Amino acid sequence: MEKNERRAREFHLRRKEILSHAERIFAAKGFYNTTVAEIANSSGFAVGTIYQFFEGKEHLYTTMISEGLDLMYGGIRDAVKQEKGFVARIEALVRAHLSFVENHTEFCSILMNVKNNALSSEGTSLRDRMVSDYLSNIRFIEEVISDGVTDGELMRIDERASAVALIGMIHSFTIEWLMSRTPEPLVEKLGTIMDLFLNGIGMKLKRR
Amino acid sequence: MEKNERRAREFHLRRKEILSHAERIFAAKGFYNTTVAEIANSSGFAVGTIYQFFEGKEHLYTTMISEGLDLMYGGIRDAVKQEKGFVARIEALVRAHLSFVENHTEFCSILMNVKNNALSSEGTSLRDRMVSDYLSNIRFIEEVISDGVTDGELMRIDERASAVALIGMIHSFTIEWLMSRTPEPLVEKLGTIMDLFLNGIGMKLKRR
Amino acid sequence: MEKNERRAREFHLRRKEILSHAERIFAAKGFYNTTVAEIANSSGFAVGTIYQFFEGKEHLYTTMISEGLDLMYGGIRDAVKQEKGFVARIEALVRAHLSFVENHTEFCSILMNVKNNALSSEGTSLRDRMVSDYLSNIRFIEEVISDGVTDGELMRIDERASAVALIGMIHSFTIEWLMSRTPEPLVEKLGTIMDLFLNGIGMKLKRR
Amino acid sequence: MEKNERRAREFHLRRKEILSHAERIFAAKGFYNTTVAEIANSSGFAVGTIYQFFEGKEHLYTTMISEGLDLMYGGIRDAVKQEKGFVARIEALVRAHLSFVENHTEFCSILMNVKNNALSSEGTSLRDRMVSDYLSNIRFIEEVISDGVTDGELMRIDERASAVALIGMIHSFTIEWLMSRTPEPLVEKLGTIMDLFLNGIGMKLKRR
DNA sequence: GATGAATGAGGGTTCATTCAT
DNA sequence: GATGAATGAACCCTCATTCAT
Repeated sequence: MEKNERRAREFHLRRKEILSHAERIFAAKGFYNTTVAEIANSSGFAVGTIYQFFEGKEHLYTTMISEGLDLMYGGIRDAVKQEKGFVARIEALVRAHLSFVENHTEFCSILMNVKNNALSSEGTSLRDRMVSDYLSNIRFIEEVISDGVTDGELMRIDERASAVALIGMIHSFTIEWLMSRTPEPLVEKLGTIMDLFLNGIGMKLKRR
Repeated sequence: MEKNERRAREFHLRRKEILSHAERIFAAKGFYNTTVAEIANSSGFAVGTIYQFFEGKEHLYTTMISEGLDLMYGGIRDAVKQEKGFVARIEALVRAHLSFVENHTEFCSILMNVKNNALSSEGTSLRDRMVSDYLSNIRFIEEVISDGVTDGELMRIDERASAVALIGMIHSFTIEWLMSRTPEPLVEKLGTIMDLFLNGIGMKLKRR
Repeated sequence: MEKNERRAREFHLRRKEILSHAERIFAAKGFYNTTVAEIANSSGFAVGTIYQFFEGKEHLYTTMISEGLDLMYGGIRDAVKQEKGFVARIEALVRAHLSFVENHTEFCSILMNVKNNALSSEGTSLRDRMVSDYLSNIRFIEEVISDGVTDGELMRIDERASAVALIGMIHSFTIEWLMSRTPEPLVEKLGTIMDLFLNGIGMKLKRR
Repeated sequence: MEKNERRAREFHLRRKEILSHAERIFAAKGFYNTTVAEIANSSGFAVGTIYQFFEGKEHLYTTMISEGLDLMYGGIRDAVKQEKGFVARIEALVRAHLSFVENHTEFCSILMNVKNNALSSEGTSLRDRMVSDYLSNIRFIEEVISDGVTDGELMRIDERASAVALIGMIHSFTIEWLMSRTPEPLVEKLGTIMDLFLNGIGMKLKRR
């Protein structure tokens, strides 16, 4: 029936509306300083309405982060899949990450602050989810690097450490950008990041 | 008078005691899930007593972070000062940072989660302090790098970006280490970090 | 017109359906722990539909109790009317009461818990109704007893007290039976109740 | 130390104060129509203070009932213990019960309404407690009766049924009295109850 | 007439802070 | 100076009721 379909569409629209407003407020004030009433108000619904879409404040928060993470990591993986060759793939990965940050600054502001937050009462589910996403992202990068080694484009290296370093650099540039609120796009740092990742600052260090 | 001196010493001792217990609990449960009563209990004082050492819960938290940051950045700078030569100085910097993490895991757990947290109602002072500390740390690293250029040990490079990258790598390895709870010391990553910072993963990228 | 008649019949059917489901849930969970949504759900109607049959939750509850009371007291009076002679009439009264309890355990479970419940905000109508029903039942029993005296079957006694005592015994056996959930019918207590009511435990007490 | 003792005494005083105010309000408006704020207000404390004495609204209620039951049943048993002879003991029991009602009308108003109320979320503890108290009271009366049989003061009878009947009569007179708010003391019904319990209304019923 | 999503007042509970002892 | 009981503002969540479809 058509009616149900429209219902479902409207439901989804409202849900998104709430999530988006929640994202803005959570980003500005943090989880604990944001009240459900505020979110309701800002999104033009009554308090009770929020509870028809989400089981509670924490669930709303968790859902927002969860869906954001799916979008982010999904986008990164898709971008990498479409490329061949080690450098191109890494570049795609970094570019996708930076683009996501640019297009979801509020979400990423939140992300930068939650890492380990001991939120959840029942089964630290969000924390676990985030840690596991973080780790699988590292592993994903490791694989990209390993493929590069297998394909002969790269010498044998410590894949894990390299992945960790790359993630760290991306995060660091992200934070720098979020904090400075520069008008110039974050993606312009792509070349710099690639260069530093591939070559470092360009100086040989005597092995100990 | 001697009495006053002993008073002052005792005062300091108690203060430290409280701070240290607060640190442990804040690290375990986060700012908002920690109650003043808990801290009082854990440190063996009455709730009211806490308020004779700190103006309030937030002040206690802020103080704890503040003094930790002083210790951390101070240590790093001291370590760097005692070295000559670019590589040695960078190495000292990274080593000091990693050592601090190892010896203050709880404090660093907190640090990883606070970055931007919109704590303070009045004056966002902590956030400002942390941002400014973060920035001055970046600038400090920039200077070390600049010195390296000046001294001819290094080609002209984007000092800011390099500093940001180095910080990012250090943070990333720190998070990795805090999360995995490996028994092996974090400092063992020093070589890896130095290598990646100086040379990257070891592959030339054609400049675009 | 026939249509209207069918309408009315259907209306009544739905109404009864709702009342019956409500009775079950109210009995199980009490007035305040039962939600209108639950009743709607259980009876297969939408929440809004409930409000076309009853003015509100309290009205639904009140109606249910009211109609149950009518049924109960009506049945008792009818049963008494059909008998002649004091003992036969009292026996009919007790039997009718016990039978009603057996056939309406859920309703009676509720009844046992409401006696004085300060439900209604405006007008304590239900409470008043129940008290008045209770009192008129007592008066009814008084009359049966008075008739017994008039007819010479009984010595002059305190009719009121006797009626109160009889009601108390019936209630007490009812509660006992509801609580123990014995398979044997409550009506089997009829003989015991009659015996105790007429003769007590069978021991003379010197009048003081 | 003396200080602690005074503390404890004051604690107990306040606790009793709250319980007593709560009792009055609960009796007047029922559990669900009474707010914690009201109780706090009425007893002259802040809301939060209530929570230093009781874990929550339900706990406050439960505690009040529990302690009242202890007082009631304890008093009844003590009264019975001090008597010898079947009739004297039953009389003591009934008198104690009626006196308690007179001196605790508010508490007993509540009692009359709670019997089976499906209050408790976690483990129907209050209901269980009350049922078990009720049953052990019945068993206690059974024993008093059995003793009467053993001592040859009474013929062999259905002790359980007799106990149930006595309780029922007591309750019924209690309700009657509570409802009518007669100025004359409930204890005056003692003779009537004893008479009805021992001899019934004074008419032989042919055994079927 | 039937529906069920939206509403928002209301209540239980927590906890940072104060202040009399 | 130390204590910890008292305070009460603030917040999350529920659910009876309404009304547009």
